[in-house]
Amino acid sequence: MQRTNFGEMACSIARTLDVIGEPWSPLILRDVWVGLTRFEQIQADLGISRKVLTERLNHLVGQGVLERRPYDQRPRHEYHLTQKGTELVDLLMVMAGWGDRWLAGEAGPPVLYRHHACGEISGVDLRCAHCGEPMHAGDVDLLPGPGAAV
Amino acid sequence: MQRTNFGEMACSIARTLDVIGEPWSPLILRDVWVGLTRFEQIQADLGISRKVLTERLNHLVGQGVLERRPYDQRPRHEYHLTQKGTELVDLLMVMAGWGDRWLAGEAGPPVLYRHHACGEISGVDLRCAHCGEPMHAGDVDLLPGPGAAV
DNA sequence: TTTATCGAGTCTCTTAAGGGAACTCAAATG
DNA sequence: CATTTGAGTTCCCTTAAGAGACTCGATAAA
Repeated sequence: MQRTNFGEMACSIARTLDVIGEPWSPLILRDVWVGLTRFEQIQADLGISRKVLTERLNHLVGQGVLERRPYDQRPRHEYHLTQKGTELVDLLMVMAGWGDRWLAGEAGPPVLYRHHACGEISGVDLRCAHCGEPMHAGDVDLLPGPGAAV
Repeated sequence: MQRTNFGEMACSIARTLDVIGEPWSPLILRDVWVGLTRFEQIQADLGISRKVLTERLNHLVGQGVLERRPYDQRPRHEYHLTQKGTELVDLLMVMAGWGDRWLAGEAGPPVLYRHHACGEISGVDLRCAHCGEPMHAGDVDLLPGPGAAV
């Protein structure tokens, strides 16, 4: 469990970790992304403690990453990705790609992604938003930005 | 703190989280990536407990993401990214991009990335490895792969 | 009207990990 | 021989995770 708050750091990675860095959270987002939107569904799929799931869902809603939508006439709701949350799925796709490459073993990837645009089974590649060329660790220089710590 | 092991799940996201899902780990990788390679440097930069840092570093070395390289004639070493670890930096860059977009506030991004190939300050975009078009949450269908659970 | 059902939490207790800070180790330096 | 140094290790306390029983409120069934 993490008791230190990263949100104060002048670092977007740390701030992002404050939103999604708790280990269950990415898996909760994955479940919502694939259509498991109700508390019991997520709880059953992940085998997570009900108390912890409640806490994580409250946190993700509080961060604006998930939203509650009522269904049924009883006080019941489902959880859905907001725009903010949908953009976090990029992270899940990169995790999946790295996991497929380094951790899948002989069995191969558990999930395949078919890209709508080309109809092919494919994975994500990180490209420069400006020129479209590959953009990985060794392709960039880091510079202080306007939001850097002083 | 996490007591459940995700490595058993037939899911590359869960397996990746078993490697890097503990909240301090991405920040440790970030520090090593930017050149803070020694125990004391990382400890001072992150303000992390020495015990926890030791545990995390051992875990990351055990997972083949970091490696120890001796320096000095004393029994001292630095931590460096392996190829496996270098490819994990993709994750940090996507986290940074999302954090810049949603969490930087008026101050703006704390760190800028200058892409070597085009010389511009830019960010990463997720593109299909096959056709090069954008590939985000809404652009893919998920299918069971060879490594899917039965 | 009363009872039962249901999904989504809440509560209690136990166990495990995080965090602080002092301490230890081993190899060099003075 | 004593000191310094960087990298852990140990101890103790606090906090959170996890298990599972329980509660709640609104509907459905009897």
